[in-house]
Amino acid sequence: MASTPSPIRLQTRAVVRSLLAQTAMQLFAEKGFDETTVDEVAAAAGVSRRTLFNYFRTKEDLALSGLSEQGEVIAARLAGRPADEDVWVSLRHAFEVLDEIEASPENRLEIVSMLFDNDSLRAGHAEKQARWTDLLAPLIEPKLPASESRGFEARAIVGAAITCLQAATEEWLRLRGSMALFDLYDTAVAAIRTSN
Amino acid sequence: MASTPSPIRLQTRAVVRSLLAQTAMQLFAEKGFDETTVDEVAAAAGVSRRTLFNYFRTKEDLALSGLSEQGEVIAARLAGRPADEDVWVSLRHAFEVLDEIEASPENRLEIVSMLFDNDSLRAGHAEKQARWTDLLAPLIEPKLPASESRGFEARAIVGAAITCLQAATEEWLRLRGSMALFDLYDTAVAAIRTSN
DNA sequence: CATAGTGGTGCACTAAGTGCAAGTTGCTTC
DNA sequence: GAAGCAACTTGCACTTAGTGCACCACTATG
Repeated sequence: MASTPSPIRLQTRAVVRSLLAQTAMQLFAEKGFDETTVDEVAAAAGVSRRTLFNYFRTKEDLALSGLSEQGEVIAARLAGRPADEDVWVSLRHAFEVLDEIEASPENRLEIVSMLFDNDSLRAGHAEKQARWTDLLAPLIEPKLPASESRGFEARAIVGAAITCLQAATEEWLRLRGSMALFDLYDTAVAAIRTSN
Repeated sequence: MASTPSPIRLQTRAVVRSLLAQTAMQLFAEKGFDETTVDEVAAAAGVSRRTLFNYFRTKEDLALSGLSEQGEVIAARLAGRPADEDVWVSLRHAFEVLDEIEASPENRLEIVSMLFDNDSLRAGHAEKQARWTDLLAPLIEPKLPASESRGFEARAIVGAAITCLQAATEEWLRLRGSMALFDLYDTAVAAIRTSN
């Protein structure tokens, strides 16, 4: 059954998946998300509509699948930070991998615009980023002082940090990329953590 | 044209809208969101499917329309807080109206469960709450020290506060309501605002 | 060469959402 | 009170997302 999906199978599957996502993003960037049908994506990728839905649960996933992987990369980076480092500093360093893995910075603005243009897409984007909390909170929880509610506190902190990242992204988009994303992020964090 | 939609028209429209949302929530609570079709809601409300879509843009809106109104109530309360009050204190007081307007606390758990059960519904819920930022940030901006980025800082703070509320709601749900929502909220705010 | 398992595909179907072209209702104005 | 106007309602046809199912093609293994 689902015992050993075979390592080679998994790999080809991952490659196809990535190819499909790439094709989709291409079309979304050209024509816009709403104006692109799933059939068009399937046709452009040379695959049947049905097969496409074998790789992605929804059309939205085609545009947002990258976010889950980004979350894992951030988590990996976070796990490598020194144990006694301040949680906010650790999170900031972990987030910075985004600058490294983000494909071609030139069309980054275009992609982010697309993501924020559509209501349900923006919601899905925020939700996927919020899901990063599930990956990151367990990693910073041990850094917090012992307490019965430490797990919850960890989730609150990670959630707030992600919110700062989102606010920064929104502002970065509004300024059309004229300010560095992480400068905005720092401003946001300072704003919420400084009294008055 | 859209000059004077007539006050009486607006009022009946609001009543019908509220009635439809109520009917929908009833069915959603009984059978679940995904298992309820828009046609069923329309039929139960004694109205045509097409008319229902005249009142609500999407099925999701049927479940989430209340959130926009809640945002306005919170904004109204926030506007009434003293000008020199600490922003976090003001926000906390403003959020507290949720305890007042929330219909029947007994099925509140049921409703929140329903909202968090469905992926896109949860995303839509979070997004709608995030939109509260647009209403609340302008009200707290004047309370912040002058700065070129004051508007952005206000958005970050409000966003973080909303995130705390969401984290608290999530935890409240996990504990099946055994702890007061606002005690959890306070814990979350303390966690993000206290060094280490 | 037979066979079993796996992935791709076509087909038919449900359900959300939209555009349009009616019909209905109720209010204004003469 | 009648004519007319504007907004509300509705049915219908259509597009698109998403799913269940059955069948086909390929491949690895005995």
